[in-house]
Amino acid sequence: MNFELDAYDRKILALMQEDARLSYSELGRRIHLTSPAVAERIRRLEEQGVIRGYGVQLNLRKLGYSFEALIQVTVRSHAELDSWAESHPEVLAVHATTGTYCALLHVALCSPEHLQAILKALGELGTSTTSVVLSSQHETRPRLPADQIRYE
Amino acid sequence: MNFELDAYDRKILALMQEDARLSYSELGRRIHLTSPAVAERIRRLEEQGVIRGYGVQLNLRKLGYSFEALIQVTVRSHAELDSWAESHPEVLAVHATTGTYCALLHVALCSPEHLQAILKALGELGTSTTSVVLSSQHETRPRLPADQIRYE
DNA sequence: CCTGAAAGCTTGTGCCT
DNA sequence: AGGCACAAGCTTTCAGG
Repeated sequence: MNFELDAYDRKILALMQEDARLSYSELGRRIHLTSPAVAERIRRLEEQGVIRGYGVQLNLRKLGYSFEALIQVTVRSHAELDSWAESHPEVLAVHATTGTYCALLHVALCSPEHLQAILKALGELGTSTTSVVLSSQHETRPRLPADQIRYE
Repeated sequence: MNFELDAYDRKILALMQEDARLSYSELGRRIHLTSPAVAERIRRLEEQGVIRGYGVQLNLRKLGYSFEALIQVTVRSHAELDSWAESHPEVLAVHATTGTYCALLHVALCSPEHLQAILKALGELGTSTTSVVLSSQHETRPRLPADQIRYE
């Protein structure tokens, strides 16, 4: 593994996690580097695959979703589940897991009827257990490199 | 609720979800609007809270994390769990939920020892059930407004 | 990694529909 | 109200050191 993040790379990543639209010049100003130096480092981080892309954090409520649910599913066929999820943009994530269940789905919902429709569709594929999300934290918090973490 | 996303707003959001660093000019070019018009729309979307921020999508593997886990927890005190999660950056999300468990934790791990340390810490707060994530999908896919979704 | 210059981007004002 | 055009000031992106 070639990842060798120095202090500058870590600062750049930290700043971009809080605001990915900061200009190279602004990033440079904050860490005392010129903009070409910052641009070159970011180009390298993208090329190495450390940076996978840049996204916008949307407010799901403002998009018309009133709540979220986590659905544990046991299915006959992962392929069937994948293709179902593929065509349903309200599926925020599908995690295939070890354990009692095959997968955990994270979905955004606009109404109880919407949830009911989804559970009905999942019923065709296997069995499910649903939990409604009351609150979420840290979903968009900055992520540190593992070597920054001390596990006591 | 004042959100009234027209076709231009939806196109801007769709493009920015795939690459939040596109310039206003480039966005304008792709949707046939001038850059001041795009800038004004984005400013409004930010002000309305539709756009909460811009983030960088990082490759956890390249940051030194080799796997992820989903941990269902039942705790005596949510406050205790929150303050523990607060000081642990490897916690990617904490979802408080209805159902059999109090919360679901999504964590990034660098080793089995790391997971063990986390489970030990959680053991002080309550009980937990762990599933290792085998694969994840759609975590960074574009999110459509709810009115774009037809639930059959 | 820095400087410096050319090309391109952002952002303000003013006008038009 | 919202978009367009233009211009001043920044930013990006090269080159060369």
